[in-house]
Amino acid sequence: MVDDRKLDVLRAIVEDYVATEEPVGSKALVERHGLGVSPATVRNDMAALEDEGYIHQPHTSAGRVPTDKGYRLFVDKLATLKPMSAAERRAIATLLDGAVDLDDVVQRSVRLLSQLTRQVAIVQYPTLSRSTVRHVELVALTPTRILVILILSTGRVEQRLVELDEAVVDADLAELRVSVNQVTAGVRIAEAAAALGALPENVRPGQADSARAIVGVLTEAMSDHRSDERVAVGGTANLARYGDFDTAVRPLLEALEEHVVLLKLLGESGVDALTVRIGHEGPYSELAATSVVATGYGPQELHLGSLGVVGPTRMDYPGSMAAVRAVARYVSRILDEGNQ
Amino acid sequence: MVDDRKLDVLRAIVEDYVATEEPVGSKALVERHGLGVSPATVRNDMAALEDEGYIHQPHTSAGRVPTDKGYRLFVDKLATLKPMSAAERRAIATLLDGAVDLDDVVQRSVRLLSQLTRQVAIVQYPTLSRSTVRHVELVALTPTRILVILILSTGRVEQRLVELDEAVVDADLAELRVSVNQVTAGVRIAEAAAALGALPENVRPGQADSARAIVGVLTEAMSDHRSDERVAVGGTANLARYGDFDTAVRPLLEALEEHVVLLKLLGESGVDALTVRIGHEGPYSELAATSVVATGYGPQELHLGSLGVVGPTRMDYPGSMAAVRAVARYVSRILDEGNQ
DNA sequence: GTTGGCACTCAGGACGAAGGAGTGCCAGCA
DNA sequence: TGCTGGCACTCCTTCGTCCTGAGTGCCAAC
Repeated sequence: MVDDRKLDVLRAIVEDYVATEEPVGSKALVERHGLGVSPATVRNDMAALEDEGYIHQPHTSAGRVPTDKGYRLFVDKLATLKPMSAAERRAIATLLDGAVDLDDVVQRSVRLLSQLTRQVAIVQYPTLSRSTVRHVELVALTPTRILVILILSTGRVEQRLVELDEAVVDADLAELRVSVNQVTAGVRIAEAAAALGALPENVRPGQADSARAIVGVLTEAMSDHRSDERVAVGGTANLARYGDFDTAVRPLLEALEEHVVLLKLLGESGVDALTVRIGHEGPYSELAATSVVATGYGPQELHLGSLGVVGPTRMDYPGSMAAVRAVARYVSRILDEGNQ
Repeated sequence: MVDDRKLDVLRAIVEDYVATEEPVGSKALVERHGLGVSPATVRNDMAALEDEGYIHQPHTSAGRVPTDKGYRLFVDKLATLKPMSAAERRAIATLLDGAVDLDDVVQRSVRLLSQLTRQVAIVQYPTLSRSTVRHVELVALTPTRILVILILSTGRVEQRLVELDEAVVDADLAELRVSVNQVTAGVRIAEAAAALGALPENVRPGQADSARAIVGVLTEAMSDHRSDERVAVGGTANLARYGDFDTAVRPLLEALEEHVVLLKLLGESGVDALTVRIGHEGPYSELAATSVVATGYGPQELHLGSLGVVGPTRMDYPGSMAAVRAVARYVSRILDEGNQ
C-alpha cells in the first residue's frame, strides 16, 4: 500500500539525504518541503515505509535513510530527469565539437561527464567488433618491412608491422592493396577477416608467402579485441567528497584499476536506454555502496560502447541520468557525422 | 657535524618510519637495528639531528619523524638502490615484451610500475616533438576526402581527414605522396613541418589548392603538441593505503586529474638520471606531503618522455628508485628496438 | 663520550554525565 | 478513518576528566 503522500515523503527523504548526507527526521522534512501535514503524520508514513523496506533507521532515535529498494522506487517512479541548463548544453556542444579524433572524443567525454555530475565518469572506447573497414593501407618502409594500417569506420586506426622473408615489389604491393580493399571496404571486421582468408591464393605464386604474412597480421588486427576492453576513467578526485572511505572509496578505487570490472559495471544497455544499477543490484558485492548510471551510445541505434558514471548509492540520480543521456546523445551524433 | 653513527640513526629512523608509519622512539630503534649503543646515546644523537633539522618531533613525548630535509639526506647519502629480484626482472621483461604497440607499452608500463612500487605510477607518452617522420601516407577515401596518416619513428600514428574543394586524381596524389615523403622521411617533425612549407608551390597549378590543404593539416598534425601532454596514470588504488586522507590523498587525487600538473611533477630529468623530489621541493604547495621519483626514458640518451611514481614523502625510496630505473631502461630498450 | 636513572610531558583511550534529536504510542479531534 | 499534539523513551554524540604509557631531556656517574 503505497499512497501518494508516502511517495512524497520518500522523495523528500531521498532528496534531503542526498543533499545533506545525514539521516533525515520527520521535523526537518515538513520544514524543508511543504508537505502540509504535521511531523506526527509523517512519522506514521515513515514507519510504514520502513515496514515495506524502502527506508531504514541506523538506530533508534535517528532519522531515516533510503535503502537500495527506496532508491529504486525513487528512480523508477519519482525521478524526472533534471533538464540540462542552457550553459551545460553549450558546454557539451563546444567541448565535444572541438575533438580532433576518436580518442579525443572519448577523453573529452570523460572529463565532461565527470565535471557535469561531479562523479567518477567511465567511457568505453567504441568497440572494434561492430565497426566496418573503411580502408586498408600497406606501406613498404623497406622492401621487407611492411606497415599495415587498418582504418575503421569509427575513426579508429590500427597499425601492425610485418617483417617479410623476401622483398616485395611495389607493383605487387599495390595490387595486393587494391584487392584487400575490394574485399573488405565497408564490411564489418568480423566478416572482413573471414573474407580475407582466400585472398593469398589468388596472387602471383612468388608472392604468396608475403601476401599470406600481410593478410595474417591484418586478420589478427581485425580479430584483436583488446580495444574492446578499453575504457577511459575520469573524475576520480570526486571520490574525495565521499564520506565513508573504507566502505565506499577504497573498493571503488580498486575497481577503477580493473577495466574489465568497469566494463561489467557499465553493462550493455542499449543506445538511448538508461540503466541505473543501485548498490547491491550490481555484479560486485564489494561495490554494494555504489550505484551506476549508464547508457549505450552509437550512431543510429548501433551500440558501439557504453558510458556512465559511478558514485555512492546516495547520489543525485536525476542529475546524473540527465547528464549521462545528454553526453551519450552528443557522442552518438559525433560518431554519426564522422561516419557518413 | 654529522658523524657516522648519527647517519646510521637517521637511516634507521627513516626505515622504521616508512615501515610502521609511526614516530619512532629511541628504545625501539636500538632493539630493531643492532646499533650497539644504549637508548640514551641514541637520544643524544636524535636531539642533535633535530637541531640540524633532519628529524622532527610531532609533540613532546613522541618519537621522531624524518623531515623533508632528513629524507633528502637519506636519499642522497644513505640510500642504495634496492636490487630487483630475479622474479621482478622477469616480470618486467615478459610483461613489456608482450606489448603490441606504443600505447600498449605505455599502459603496461604504468601497470607494472604501480604494481612493483605499490604507488601511483605515471608514464608520459613519448613526446612527438623529438621524434622523426617515418612515413606519410595519403589515402583518397573519395576523390575529395583525403585521409592523411603520419607515422612517426616512435610508432605513433596521427591521422587527419581533409575535405578538398575539388577532386584530386590518383596520379597527382601519388606524386604528392612521393614528394612529401622525400622531404620529410627521417626528419624531426619540427624541421619536417618547416620543410613542407615550400612544397605546394611545386605541383601542377590546378592542384595547388589541394596540395596546400593537405600539407596544411600535415604540418598542423606535426606541430600539434597535444600528445606531448598525454600521460597514463595507474595504481590509484594504492592511495587507499595512505593514512592521512585530507593532507595526502585528496590533493594528490585532484592533481592526478590534471595531466599538465602531472607533467610538471614528473619534470624533465635526463635519460638514466633519477630525480627525486621530496615534499615541499616540488612545484606545488598543496602536494607538500608527496614525493616524486622520476626519470626520463628514450633510446640512446634521447629524451622522449618521463615516467615515475608519486607517493607520500614517507615512501620506500630505494625500492621505488630501483623500480623506476628498471622500468625506464626497459622501455628505452623497447623503443630502440622498434626504431632501428 | 657513553650509560643508567629519574622526573616530566603529553597524546590517546576509558569512563561517565549531560544534551539533544528523533522516535513510537496514545488519546483527542474532525 | 485519518490527522494531530503531547509525552515518555531511546541512544548517539559531545564534552570534560582521569589515567596510562611511551618517550623525552637532563644529570650524575662511569
